[in-house]
Amino acid sequence: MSCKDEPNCPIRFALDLFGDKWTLLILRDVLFFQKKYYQDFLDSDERISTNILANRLQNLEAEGFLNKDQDPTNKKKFIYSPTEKSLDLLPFLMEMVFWSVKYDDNTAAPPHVISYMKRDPEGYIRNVRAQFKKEK
Amino acid sequence: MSCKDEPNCPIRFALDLFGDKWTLLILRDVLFFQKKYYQDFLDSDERISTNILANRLQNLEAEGFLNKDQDPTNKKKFIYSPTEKSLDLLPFLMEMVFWSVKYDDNTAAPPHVISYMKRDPEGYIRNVRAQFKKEK
DNA sequence: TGAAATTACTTGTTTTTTGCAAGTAATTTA
DNA sequence: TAAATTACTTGCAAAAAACAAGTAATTTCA
Repeated sequence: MSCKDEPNCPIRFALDLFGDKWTLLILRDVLFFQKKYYQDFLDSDERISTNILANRLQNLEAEGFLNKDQDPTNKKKFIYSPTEKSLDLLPFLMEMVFWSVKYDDNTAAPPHVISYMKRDPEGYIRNVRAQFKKEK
Repeated sequence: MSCKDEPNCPIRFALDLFGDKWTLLILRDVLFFQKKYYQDFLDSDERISTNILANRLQNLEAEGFLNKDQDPTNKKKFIYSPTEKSLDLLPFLMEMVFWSVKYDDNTAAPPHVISYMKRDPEGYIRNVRAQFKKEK
């Protein structure tokens, strides 16, 4: 067609990539809870359906949020790990957490983690990133 | 029922409130584009359906994100304005914007606004808040 | 070694949510 | 006072999600 690529509103751009019910929960599991395997994601409290999970993992890989590598110790398992693109979501996810902690009187977020995140956000991020460096 | 209120994961808590396709776009319109009227939201580029808009506005009011007041100059118009709860989403939304600007080569975000947000995030937020103070 | 279990999915089918097209009732404007 | 505006509601079709099974390739264990 014509070369008419309308510029994107940044909020909309982000929502198009992870603004559905499940995608951000998967990224949360990868970034905050070190989940790696298909079964790990299925076991999350939110009980995602297996077909939806398969679809979201495919999208996340296709959009460059996740790497998918064969587990060296088991030929039928795959390790999902975050790319730079999803690690860069950490500041955004942390602000989301701060907001929720403020407005949810029944939050599950451990206070010491929250105060660490607030006191030294860059240190917290460096720490998360370090975990994924090691595995490479 | 029983008193078993499971504590909430903060990411999930937030997603339950505004993790659908439309809610955050409405809040964006309120917070960044000063939209106030039903028709303003309908006119957004994303073309939300009128029934979905009505539903989301109701939810947002019910959950304490928006105030709904009659327009003093027109009995059939209502002014939607952000509460503290949605103004507090600004840091989170700004991080979302920063991420999108980094990963979208065709972003519509004006560079001078982005650099202002980055240089002086608190000043930017104070500025947005001031707009809504005046109207009270 | 071979049967059972595990793992990462796929394939239907039902249910829920969304999108679209109209319609309505209370103003307000001309 | 008739036409237009405004903020919705209603009904139906289409899309997406949830649920229940099934499958094929390992891997584990007796």
